[in-house]
Amino acid sequence: MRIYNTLTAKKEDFVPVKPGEVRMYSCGITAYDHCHIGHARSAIVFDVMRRYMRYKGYATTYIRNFTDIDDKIINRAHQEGLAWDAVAKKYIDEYYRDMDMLGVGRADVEPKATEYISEMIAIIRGLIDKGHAYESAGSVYFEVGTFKEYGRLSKRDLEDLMAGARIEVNESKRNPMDFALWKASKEGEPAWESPWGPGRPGWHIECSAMSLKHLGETFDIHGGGADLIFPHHENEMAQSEAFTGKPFVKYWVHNGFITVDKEKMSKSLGNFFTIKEILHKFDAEAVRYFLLSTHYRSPIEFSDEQLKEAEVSIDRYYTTVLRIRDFLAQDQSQEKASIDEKTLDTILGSFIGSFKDAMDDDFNTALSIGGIFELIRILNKYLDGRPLGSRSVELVTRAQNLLKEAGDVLNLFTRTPEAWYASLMRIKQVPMTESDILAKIRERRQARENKDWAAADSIRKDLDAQGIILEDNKDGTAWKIKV
RNA sequence: GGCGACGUACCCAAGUGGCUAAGGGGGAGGUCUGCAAAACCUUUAUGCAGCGGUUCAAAUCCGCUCGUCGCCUCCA
Repeated sequence: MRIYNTLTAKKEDFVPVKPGEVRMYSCGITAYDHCHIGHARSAIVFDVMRRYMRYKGYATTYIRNFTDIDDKIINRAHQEGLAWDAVAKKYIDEYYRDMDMLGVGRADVEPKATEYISEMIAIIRGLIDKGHAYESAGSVYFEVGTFKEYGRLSKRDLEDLMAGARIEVNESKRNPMDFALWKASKEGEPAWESPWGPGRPGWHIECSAMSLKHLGETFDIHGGGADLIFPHHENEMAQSEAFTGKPFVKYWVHNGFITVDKEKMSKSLGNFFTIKEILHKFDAEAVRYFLLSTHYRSPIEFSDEQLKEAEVSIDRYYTTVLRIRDFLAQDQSQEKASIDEKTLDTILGSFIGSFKDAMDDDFNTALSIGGIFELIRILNKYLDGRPLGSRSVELVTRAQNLLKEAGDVLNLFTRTPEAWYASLMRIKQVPMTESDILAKIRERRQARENKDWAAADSIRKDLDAQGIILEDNKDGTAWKIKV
């Protein structure tokens, strides 16, 4: 298995610190606003990595934190007229609502910064003792000049950083690049007691404290969005390694951005879409599919057209699921071979190997999805040959199981076709109930039996205008939602 | 200014030295169908931004040029 490591800027063979175990940490959200689709990408990407590690048989421990105290939360609390912790709770609840919809599983531990104040203080104290940090006016700063590796992760030279520093002048820092481990609180701000007086933790220290507690001094994978490389992860690495004297993380993994009109989606540009807005227009599985249909490190251009294509693809999948089900429900007492048995048998034999090859190569979900649709095409072709009997049942059942195995890792295609169509019906706001539709189908069947094609076609056309598509087959007429 | 990434068909997108350049969408033609839809088949890149170079062999490695974007400030 190979993983691209930001630290070395190369794909490397994955060798866990402890054989058979994977310990991973990803930076979650700062709980001060609704999540946008970029947060969804990060969450989904790491969710799939975790699922795949489990699938590969690793004992996997996955930590994803919440930053529940921070300047932005305090500001938001003022705006909304709420207590800071009420703001954090509100947006953490919203986060879970969004992520549950998107099929993102819970991490094994989901620590909140404010629950680890004493651990953070212990690390800060240790950094002062080792000469890597200093107290100034009630705050404590990490002195980047004392850590010779500073800049290694983000490939930056400390001199260049200082030269181009756009950071506001802060008299209490020895060097403009020094960053806060502990911030003195102003009057009226939330504060915790510390050896340096009342204050609150700096942003970076929480991840060091929580990962150290739950994953130990050195762990396997640390991830987040590419915008966290600098300064967040650079600082995290500096303070953690300065404190423990050991390597902090073996593989740093970062996902690419979502763009709108080629520009990074971000709060400051205001070109972002919240998850809720998008789920109002598109099915959650389509959103997940869309995000996994491009490699996690590449940028993805967000657009309604792309989401629509994702819906069409998923619809193709569930249409095939229905075909499989209809096939298996047939009387199979006669044996009839399909023309393309050999092709199907061959791909059934290679499918899981190809799936693993794709995922082993830096979690290439786009390629693995390609493999799924290749199998779908060959299976459809096989079913077009109208096979019957035990041999064909065996082959089709195998295909069904393999598709499920791959889909479970991606957490895609796990619903029933009925659930898919019900969701589409809701999202497309189809103004008819299922019984309305079935009544129309009965009416049309009568017309067809009378060979009144004009009447039959008129009913079909009316339904189409409502977003319902009819498909006549041997056993009757099926309906589905137009995507 | 410093550092980095990307540029593959009409669109999205995989492929980072060697079988005929995955997969999806769209277009065209066909099979099936009362007609459709779905499904399937054929077709849509002798070529991977451009120009050089390395190599028996390059989309893939190197150099330059052009273009797009990101990080250097909170940011997934």
